[in-house]
Amino acid sequence: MGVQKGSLYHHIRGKEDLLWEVASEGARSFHAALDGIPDDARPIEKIRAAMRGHLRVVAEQLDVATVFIQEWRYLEGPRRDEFVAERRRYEQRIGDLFREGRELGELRSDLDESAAVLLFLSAANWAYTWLHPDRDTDDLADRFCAVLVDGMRGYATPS
Amino acid sequence: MGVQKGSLYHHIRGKEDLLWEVASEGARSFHAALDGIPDDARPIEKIRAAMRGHLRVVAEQLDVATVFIQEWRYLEGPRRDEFVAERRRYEQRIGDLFREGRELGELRSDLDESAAVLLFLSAANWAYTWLHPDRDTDDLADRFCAVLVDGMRGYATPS
DNA sequence: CTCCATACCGAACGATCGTTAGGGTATCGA
DNA sequence: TCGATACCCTAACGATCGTTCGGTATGGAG
Repeated sequence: MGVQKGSLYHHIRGKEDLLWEVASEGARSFHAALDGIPDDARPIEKIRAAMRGHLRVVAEQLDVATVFIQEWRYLEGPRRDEFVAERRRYEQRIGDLFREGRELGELRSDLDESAAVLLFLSAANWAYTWLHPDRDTDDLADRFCAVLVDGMRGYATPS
Repeated sequence: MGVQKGSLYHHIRGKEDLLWEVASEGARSFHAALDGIPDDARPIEKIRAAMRGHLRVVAEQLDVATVFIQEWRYLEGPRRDEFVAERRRYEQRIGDLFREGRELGELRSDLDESAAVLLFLSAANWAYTWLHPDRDTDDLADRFCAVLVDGMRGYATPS
């Protein structure tokens, strides 16, 4: 922005405040993406929308997303605790989609839910390292979900 | 190791050399994990073994794995190029397992291979951020693969 | 015992970084 | 018109970091 470093201190109190604000904005963006999912959609559709939303935030706000996903570890004190809680809440909301999917019978009743959620979040979170901003992230999200939902095994499994 | 920082310079030429050596050791470890997969195993078994091997390296050599997965980005010059090639070769070897699985009919012929590989690598690479060293990584790998292979959709899909 | 290589220490240098202090200028309401 | 406020600059400080250099202990080879 063409501003000298010293000038920043009329707007912030210190470096930590910057990290905190960016991390908070990240939390807002990712939660907002989940808020945009229609309540009456079917579970698998919700999961797909969640992946779309997550990847879209990563692509459109790469710096903010990087802080939310990675750099938040350098937060300290009560703000770190608050962030961790907010982040856990996000993961919880993702997990809720899977639970709902199982309860409504769209997902297998014997699904390893925690493994599935971890898989979902891994794909979503790792994306910040390779996602190209001008890529079609919606399509990518759909392809991820297609593999996750339908699996990889051949229709005719040879014993 | 109780050694002063200046003393290091009798063993290395600079900070970059350290990064390079750790990154190289990471490459060796991850490739070695793939080398340990029996050639005559069935594709899905190979994929499972690959996930086991990857997670095991992450758990047992967390620092080395972190460099291989994340910090290699700070390499510069021809060594960076060499590392990127080695890393791409690793991803290629993972991809080969999936291609083999499709060709031998164990995986769906219409599988979105690149999405599947990316999903596999995302789960494997993101693990370094949360994996607890004393966890049973083999079991975790199996559960990941179970979801990936069999999918999440309920057996009876309600239209 | 001498000699030499190996390994480590302690102190210092230069660069960078986060921060503070002091001063300058434009804007706006009283 | 005046004063306050917002905004930005330059300069400097202290801390940290990567690196260099001279000195010192150890230990085996001749």
